[in-house]
Amino acid sequence: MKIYNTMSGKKEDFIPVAPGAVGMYACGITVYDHCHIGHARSAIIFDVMRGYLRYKGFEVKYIRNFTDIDDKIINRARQEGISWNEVAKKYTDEYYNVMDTLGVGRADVEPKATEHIKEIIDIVQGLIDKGYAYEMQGDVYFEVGKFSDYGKLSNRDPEDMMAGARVDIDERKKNPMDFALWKSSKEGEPSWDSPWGPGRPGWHIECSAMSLKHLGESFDIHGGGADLIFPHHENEIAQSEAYTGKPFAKYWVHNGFITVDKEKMSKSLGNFFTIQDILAKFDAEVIRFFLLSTHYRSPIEFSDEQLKEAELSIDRYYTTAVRIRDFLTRDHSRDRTCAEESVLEDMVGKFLDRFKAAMDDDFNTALAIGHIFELIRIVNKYIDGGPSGKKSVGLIKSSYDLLRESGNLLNIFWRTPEQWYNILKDIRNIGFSEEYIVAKIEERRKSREAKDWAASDSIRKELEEKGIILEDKKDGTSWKVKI
RNA sequence: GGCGGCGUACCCAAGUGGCUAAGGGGGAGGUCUGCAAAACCUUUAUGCAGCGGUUCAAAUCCGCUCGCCGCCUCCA
Repeated sequence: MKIYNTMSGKKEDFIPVAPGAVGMYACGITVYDHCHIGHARSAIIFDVMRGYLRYKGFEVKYIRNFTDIDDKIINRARQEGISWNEVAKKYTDEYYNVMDTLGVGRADVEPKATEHIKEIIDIVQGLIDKGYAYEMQGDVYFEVGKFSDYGKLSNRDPEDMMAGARVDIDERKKNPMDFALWKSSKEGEPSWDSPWGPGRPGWHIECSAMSLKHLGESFDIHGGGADLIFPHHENEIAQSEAYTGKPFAKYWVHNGFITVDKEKMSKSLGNFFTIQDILAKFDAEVIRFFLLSTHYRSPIEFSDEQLKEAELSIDRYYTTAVRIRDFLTRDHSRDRTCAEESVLEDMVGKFLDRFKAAMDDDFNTALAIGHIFELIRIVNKYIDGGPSGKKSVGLIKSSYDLLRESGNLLNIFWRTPEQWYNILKDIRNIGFSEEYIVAKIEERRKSREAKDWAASDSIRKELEEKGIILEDKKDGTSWKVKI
C-alpha cells in the first residue's frame, strides 16, 4: 500500500520498520476548550487508518496523547476560576464523550504529558549533555542551529525563517528560532521539580518523550493536522533525533483543514463549530460520512448543505438495506433468474479488491465510498429485475455482507434502518410517536382496501406535512423520514 | 518576502500518462404506482482555470499567466 509522506512530498510504498508491525502516533488535543469539527476529522481519519492497517493484518500499536499542561490551560483555569487540572479533566472527559459518540475508537495508549515528567526531564538533560540545549535562568531551550537537519519536514531553510521571524524576541535565547524544552514557572503556576528549578515542559517535548517511551526510538507513522507540521513536528524531529541519534518517524501523515467560506476553521477567526453544536442537528454517522467523503489531505468546506448531502447518501444506504431485507424475507421457493444477474455476480466478485485498492492508495476513503454506491446501485437494479430462488438469495446476501464489511472499515452503516429513521425523527423533532405512525398506516390500509383514495391520501398528507413519508409496497406500507 | 497546496459538470467529489473522465446531490424526460414515494433507465463535461510546450498519447508531466487558500505565531 501507499502512504503520502509529508517528509518527501510524495506517496511512498508503506514498508514498516519492523515487518508486520506498525507503530503509530497521532497528536491529540490540548485539553482547554470544546472540540470542534476539525478535531473530529483528525481523530476519525487516524482511527480509520489504524483500523484499516489492522484489517490488512498489521499488528498496530496506536498512541494518541493529551496535552494536559500548557499556557492555554493555565489561562483557562484563571478565567473559569478553577484549577488547571480541573480544566484538563473537564475537557478530556468532553473529548471522550464526543469521540465515543462519533464512533472513534480509543487508542492503545492515551498518554498525558503530566504523566511523563520524569521521561521529559531525562530527555532535556540528555540534550543539554549532548550540547543541543542550553539553560537560561530556569528555562531550557533547544538550540536549532546545532541540528543540521532542522527544517527538513516543513521544507524550510532556517536562514530564511530568521529573516522573517515574527516571534517575540526573547533576549535569553541565543537565536529566535530556539524553542523551549522546559519553562520555569512563575509564582502560583503549576510546576514540577527539575535540575533547573521548578517548571513545566515545553509543548513539543512531551510528544518526543511519549513516543519514545511507548513506540521506541524509530517508529512508522506520525500524524496530526497539517498545522502541526511547523513548528511542532519539525521541533519533535529535532529533539528526538538529536537525543537518540536515530531516525524518528518514517512516515509523516497530515490531514487537511476544514474550511468555512474557504477559510480555515480556527479559534482566532471565530468561525468554528463545536462537535456538540453539530450533533444537535446531525447524527454522528452523518458527520463521519461527511468527513470521509473527501480525501483526508484535501480541505473540506463545512456547511449545513454539505451535511445534508451526507445525510441523503446515508439514507440511500438504509433504503437499500430495507429493500435487501424485504427481498430476503420474500418467498424464494421458485427459481427465477434475471438479466442483471451476471452484472451483480461480477461486481460481487470484484468489489472487495476495488475497495481495498482505494484504501491502499493513501486511504482514499472518497473513492472507496464511490465503490460502495456503485454496488448499491447494482444491487437495487438486480432486485428491480425480480429474481427469486436460492441463487438470488445467495447473491444478495453476499452483497449485503460486502456492504457491511466495507461500512465497518469506515465505521459507517452500523445501524438498523429502524434506528436510522428513529434518529432522524428525533433529531428533527417530528412530534409523532412511532406507535402513532403505525396506527395511521393501519387506518390508511383500511381506506385503501375500500379504495377510498381521498381518505388514504389525506392520511399520507398529514404525515408528510410533519416530514414522514409513507411508501406503499407489495407486502405493506413502511414509513421513513423525509430528508 | 520564503515554502506549500488547490482550481474537474449546476453543486459536492474521485481520477496524477493510454479503456466510453468514478460516485453522490440537483435538473429534464421515462418505467413502475390508484396517485405517490422508493428504485431503475435515459439525459445533463468532445472536455478537466487560461495559454504554450514535451509525448505516438496529458485533466494527469514541464513552463508561464490568472484566481483562491494554507504554513512561516497557538492551532486538528
